[in-house]
Amino acid sequence: MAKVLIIEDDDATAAEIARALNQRGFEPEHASTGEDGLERAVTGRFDAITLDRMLPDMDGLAIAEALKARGLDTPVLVISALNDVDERVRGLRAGGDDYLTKPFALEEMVARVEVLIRRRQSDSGRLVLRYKDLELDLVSHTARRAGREIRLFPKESKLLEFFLRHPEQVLTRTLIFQTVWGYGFDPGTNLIDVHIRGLRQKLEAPGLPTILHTERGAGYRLSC
Amino acid sequence: MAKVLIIEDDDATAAEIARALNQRGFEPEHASTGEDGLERAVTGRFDAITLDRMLPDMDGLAIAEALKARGLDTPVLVISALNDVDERVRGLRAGGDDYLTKPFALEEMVARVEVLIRRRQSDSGRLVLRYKDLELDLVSHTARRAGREIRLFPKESKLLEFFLRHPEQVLTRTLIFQTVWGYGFDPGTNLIDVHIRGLRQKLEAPGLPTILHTERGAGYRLSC
DNA sequence: TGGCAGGTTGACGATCGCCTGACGGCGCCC
DNA sequence: GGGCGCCGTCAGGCGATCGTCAACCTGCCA
Repeated sequence: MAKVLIIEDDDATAAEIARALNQRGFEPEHASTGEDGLERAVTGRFDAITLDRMLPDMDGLAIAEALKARGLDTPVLVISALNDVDERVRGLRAGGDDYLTKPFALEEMVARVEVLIRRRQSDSGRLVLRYKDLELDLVSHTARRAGREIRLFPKESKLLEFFLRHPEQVLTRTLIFQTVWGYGFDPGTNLIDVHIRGLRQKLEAPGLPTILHTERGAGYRLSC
Repeated sequence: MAKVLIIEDDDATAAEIARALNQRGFEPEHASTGEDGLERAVTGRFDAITLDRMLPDMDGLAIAEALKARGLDTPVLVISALNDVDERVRGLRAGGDDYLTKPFALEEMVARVEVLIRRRQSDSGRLVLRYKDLELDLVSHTARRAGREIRLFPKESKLLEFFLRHPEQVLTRTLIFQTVWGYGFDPGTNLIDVHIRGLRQKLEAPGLPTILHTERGAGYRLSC
């Protein structure tokens, strides 16, 4: 059952949204202030968020930005009374995944939430990830590079999975820790370094270009 | 550079869309029939597709459905003159990832395409600051000026970040020290000067205007 | 035109972040 | 209960990055 967080200060509107989502089988939850919403979005593992643009305590877009900045990729549907093209563009650029203007039809809102969730699930439901000459089978923990089959440990597989889902992007240690290990970064350990090394030893081979790059002071990056 | 397929029978509309996408750095390609569009979408490795709902040879939604049925997960922006809620819901349920109604503002169209691509690459954690032709990615410590990519040291990145957050403003050494180094100004050192020099060497290039200015006796300023 | 204050430059040593190899612990399977 | 596979920790080493210094340049003022 997919969980949806509704960040909306008007209780009547929130109740309507919640009811519509409920009818289509979602599990809605309501936060009535921006602060509460942000807090819960970070801790609560939601599948999607509907976000009112105008909140009494903070700007909705600031919430969207804060979420993206923390590496959360929960999709956000921004709901707003502001209907200018400029406003809509701003909303989307700020990190919103979709933008709907008030007044809106509940059914369209639900359809858009469904799209956001569908897209993410289809993305994460894939069992084989690919990048250039590298591929990874998430079930068997087997990678393949330039035709050669490579057996990975579960942790290595999870780590490589994260890189393959964010190719050509610098991933910070903090982010890696949160995603692969599930807790915050402990600067007193070199856990990540060691596992990176493991991966490198298995993935790199003479004649092939380096694929796991160190970005000194920033993190690691999968590319080329 | 991200490739976008435009499936649209009206050449004038297609040209407008293509131009707008081009301006934002996308690589648009145009298919003027449904059949051609489907064919190219399957073979062409696009990052996103804009799809006209009404095509002479087939229904746009049939294309969206066909794509999803074949396991293609290229995101689709459905563009249509039909503005009913029911139509919009149908468009989204059929496999569209977003729905835009004609007439539409080009800028909003581009913003929505950007969202679709951003989401798929899910480069969610990216934080980018911009000023004129200069931009800085705070995560990867990478700057870009006039298209050229520039790798920065962490300290350089932090310093440039400060300037980008206060553009066209004179920043005193004291202020810079407090923000970038986190402690009070030590007049016995020329630390800042040295790092400014580093930044200048990387950011300035023959033919481009100077962007980091010395304000003698006052500090430094980012402008023009 | 010479002195001075402030800014720029290049060189160099210190420091920090990252890599590496080895080791001990834990859980699972035989 | 012993062996093995996988994981996390640690200490040593190395090179990239940073901070310091001294010499040099530049613009302003007398």
